[in-house]
Amino acid sequence: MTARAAATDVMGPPIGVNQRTQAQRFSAFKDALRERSLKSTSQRDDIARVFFANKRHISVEELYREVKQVNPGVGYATVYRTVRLLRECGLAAERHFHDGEARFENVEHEHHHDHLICERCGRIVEFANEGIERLQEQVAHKLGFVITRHKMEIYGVCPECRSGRVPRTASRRARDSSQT
Amino acid sequence: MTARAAATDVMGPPIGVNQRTQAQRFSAFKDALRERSLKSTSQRDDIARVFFANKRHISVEELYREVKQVNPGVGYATVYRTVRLLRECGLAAERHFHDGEARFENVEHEHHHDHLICERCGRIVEFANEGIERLQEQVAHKLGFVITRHKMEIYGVCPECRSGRVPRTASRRARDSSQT
DNA sequence: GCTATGTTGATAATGATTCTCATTTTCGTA
DNA sequence: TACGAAAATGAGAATCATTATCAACATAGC
Repeated sequence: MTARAAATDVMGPPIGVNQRTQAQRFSAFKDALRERSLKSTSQRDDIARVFFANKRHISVEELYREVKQVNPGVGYATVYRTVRLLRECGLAAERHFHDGEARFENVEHEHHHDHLICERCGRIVEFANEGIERLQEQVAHKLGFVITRHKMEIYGVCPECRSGRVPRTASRRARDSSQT
Repeated sequence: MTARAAATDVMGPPIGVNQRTQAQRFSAFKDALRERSLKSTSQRDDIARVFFANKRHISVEELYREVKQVNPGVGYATVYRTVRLLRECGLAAERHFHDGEARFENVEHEHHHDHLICERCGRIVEFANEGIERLQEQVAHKLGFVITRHKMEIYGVCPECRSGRVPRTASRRARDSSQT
């Protein structure tokens, strides 16, 4: 069950290798701005910093609220714009789970992964599984398709919710993910 | 490569066994109305008939336009309401692919399946794969989750688009699916 | 410091979907 | 077959997440 034995390891290789620190991601962001001749502003910096400091899978509204505490003048539109920027820089990944609003994932490593979502408490757990990826390739190949990307979400009930003790309240914080 | 050899058959069992005819689905719809003490109206009948006659994966707007040709008085809201009804009766399945609007799938059989979507022409192909399902179960189990449902979409380029000859124009008809 | 150019915040606009409500239909019953 | 309660309809308003608009305002290079 080491990271080596990926073929039979349902969890896949551990997520977390080759991570970039918050500071590294922040300076990658600044570099990206410079490269594109975009300007550095306090709003952008604050939004990016809050985003990088936050845990995974944050919605725009959540991010907006957190940024407000640091820099109350920031507008909604600017959060949207900056989040789009982060996406374009490869520092954020957009996800659409089954509840309307988009969530942005903090990209701190390069590993592809999918999601397991608790329908009770909203917790999001990430996983990677090479076997599934391989079968997807096979299916696509048989049908003559060349895969560009895929999306897989498993919905269910997490161990905490099943055991009766609700792990966190249904507040927006509850929707944050834990990492595998 | 028979329907039996599901474990190694990437396509899974053929979709199409135990199908219901259009007429059967229509009368199932009427039955469902009666069961719920809902009333039969010409609008509902027309919308349902058009929906059942149409091929798989139609959007509300497409359905609205087709219904208009049969019964020009029907309003947008009624199409939404009826489609919701069909969903509740298990005769339509709602899908959200990566283009904003929801599509409704004509449920004519009971087999679970996933989707392969061409990013060029929008074609949607269905497939089923037991191996993937099994691995999903394993992953969820390892993480202590009990699965309630899942969603898997593979995006890529279909054989026709890759071969250069565009199979259909980019019209809304192009988004209709072919069956495997 | 100055200026061209990019950025911001407030708000209007958008697109998909749902709600509201006055009017019309349906259907069990008399 | 006509009645009337209850449900359904259509038109448009409302909603929700997101994007566009635009005048006022910063930023970065000179």
